[in-house]
Amino acid sequence: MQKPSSPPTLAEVARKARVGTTTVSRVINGGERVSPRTLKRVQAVIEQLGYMPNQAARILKGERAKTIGLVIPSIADSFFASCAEAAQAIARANDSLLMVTVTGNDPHMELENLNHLMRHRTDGILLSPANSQSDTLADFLRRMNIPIVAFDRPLSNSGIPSVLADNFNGARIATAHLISHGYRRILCLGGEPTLYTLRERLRGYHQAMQENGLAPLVDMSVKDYKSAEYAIESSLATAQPPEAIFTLKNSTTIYAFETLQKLKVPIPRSVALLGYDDFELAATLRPAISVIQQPIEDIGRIAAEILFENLAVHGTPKSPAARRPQDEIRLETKLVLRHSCGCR
Amino acid sequence: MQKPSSPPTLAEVARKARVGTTTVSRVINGGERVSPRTLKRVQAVIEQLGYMPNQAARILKGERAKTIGLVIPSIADSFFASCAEAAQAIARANDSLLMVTVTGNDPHMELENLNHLMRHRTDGILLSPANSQSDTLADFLRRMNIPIVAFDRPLSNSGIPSVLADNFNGARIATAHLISHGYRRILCLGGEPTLYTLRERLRGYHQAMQENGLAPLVDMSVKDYKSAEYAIESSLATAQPPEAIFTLKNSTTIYAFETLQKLKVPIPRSVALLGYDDFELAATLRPAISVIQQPIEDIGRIAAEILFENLAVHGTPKSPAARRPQDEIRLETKLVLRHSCGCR
DNA sequence: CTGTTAGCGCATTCAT
DNA sequence: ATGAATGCGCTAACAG
Repeated sequence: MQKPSSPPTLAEVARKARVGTTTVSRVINGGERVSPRTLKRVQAVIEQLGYMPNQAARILKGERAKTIGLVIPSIADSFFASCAEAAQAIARANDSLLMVTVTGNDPHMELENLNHLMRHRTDGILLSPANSQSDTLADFLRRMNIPIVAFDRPLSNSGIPSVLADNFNGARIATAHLISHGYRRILCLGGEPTLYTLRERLRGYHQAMQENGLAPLVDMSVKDYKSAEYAIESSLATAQPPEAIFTLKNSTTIYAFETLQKLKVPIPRSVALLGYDDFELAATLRPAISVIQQPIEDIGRIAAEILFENLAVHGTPKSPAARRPQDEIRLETKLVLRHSCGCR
Repeated sequence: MQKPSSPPTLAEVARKARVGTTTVSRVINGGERVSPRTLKRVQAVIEQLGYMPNQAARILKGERAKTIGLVIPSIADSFFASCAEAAQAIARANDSLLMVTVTGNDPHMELENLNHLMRHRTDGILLSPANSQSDTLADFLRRMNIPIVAFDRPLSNSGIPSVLADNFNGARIATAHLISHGYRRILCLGGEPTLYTLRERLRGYHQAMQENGLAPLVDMSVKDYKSAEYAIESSLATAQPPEAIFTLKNSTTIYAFETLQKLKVPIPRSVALLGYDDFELAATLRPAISVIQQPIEDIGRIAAEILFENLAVHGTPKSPAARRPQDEIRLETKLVLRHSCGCR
């Protein structure tokens, strides 16, 4: 034997089966135009040798790579983990592998990751952009010339389709609900005001407050537990302490809950709490936390589905032009009423 | 222009820079043996054309694919998500992409995933086997002839190195701790007894009970909240109800907590609770849940590090033989005492 | 320092 | 129904 360490090639199969390489190629691609006899024989050799087509060679021949890239801030974050799981399922259904890269919301890393994916000639990319306004990114993506779908966060002026939750409306509804409880001083708590989702939610909060003639009360300085605790303590110490807190994201909600629990401030009697984004134990905590719930799996799934749709037309000789009903799909969020907001 | 849609090739760069392909190749591979003048010129053209080497062609030439595969039961599971994040970081540090596939603990899917990864000529694989005893899997992996590292769960009789938490000892310590509180009837609650980790933990529980001359009390029928509730209610209704519950995994711990909370059984006064595996809000629940904590990120990180070490020697002409200090790395777990076990 | 050339494994004309 | 030959993009001999 020559190279026992490297996988068998199509040519080896052909030789061993005493046929031409073309025939073997036909066999592994559906077995059309091959006589039943040779078909069986070739398949036997394939089985025996444990032959597996070399995808790299296929790519070089101009076929699809059968991989898609997923570019996200973090895998450990449960939101993106769920998106990734959904995307993986769709990729799998389309006979493709999912390549996952993480950016940590760093535009530089993001570019590097995209570059890396392009070198591997990925068929398409699912992206949650670190910066929704970046023209650099938009330009770069345009140059890539492959189907891309943004999710959770859009990419402005890019022509790239996006799948989003309706952050604005979710936050508006949430705030309106708190107002309907009679609270007037509602503190909006969050961090990372550069992120699209957070800005949208903040906008929704402002909208609801304004609609009801209430003065907004915002603190976007929350980065970790410490800063949350500080923000809440400061706020509580004012002459006009908040009657309710609306937290803009998962971790902030938890920090707020922990702080109030530590300060022995009864929820919702002294201060009500409502958070954007649900989390596993929200219903188990006492009181159970009311939240805005987003269709997380849907976001990942739909984004991946759109990507593969675009992939299909991408390969078509003359793309059927107007196959893009919507450039921005906005998924509805749901207000989940538990007890922390004051509901019974 | 010919094909404005396909990425520029090395040859195009060469033509435009008026040099041979070899020179361009040298430039993109470090720029050795190229005069500063031509180097600059070629780099300029590369920049201008936005040239990116085609990894598929490199693979075909016999180079490393610069991808590693991660085969796990689920991405949404926080344990595996953290492992994935750690593995991604190491892959990235080694200039490689991470391909993630999920098995749902289904051996069939697992095989398919591995096959798929092999077609793409992945350099190596990180695997959390669905079945630690599977000879089919072990044989298959041997045939693949690429570096593989198992993590969280080993693969018996496979010669494949593994990175594990010390499940047995963790569970033993945990049980011993409950015993030290004076509890004698300790219910061990769990599910999926086919999984290596769960079996090991169960073994640790038995060991501790036996060491102390106590009769084991086990229910491995927990699959979801309903079954957990049923198991606990039944157990509580006996003549000799348990004084403490030791749960074998995350979700079971939460189900148990919820059930006890719903039944208004005071923890730990009536029944103490201690769970294997920590979770985000364990310290926030009231009472705070005592748990066994495993070094999750370490498991993923070390597994990936070992994989790349093996990758390095794999490419070496004559592998330095004995570069494998341990075939099984067992990481220590930690008992985190909060209040649910009876500690103050 | 630089260019020519020969494959890597496969799908694909184009013959037969 | 089958096969021989060509080329995808790149690296590595091997000249010069």
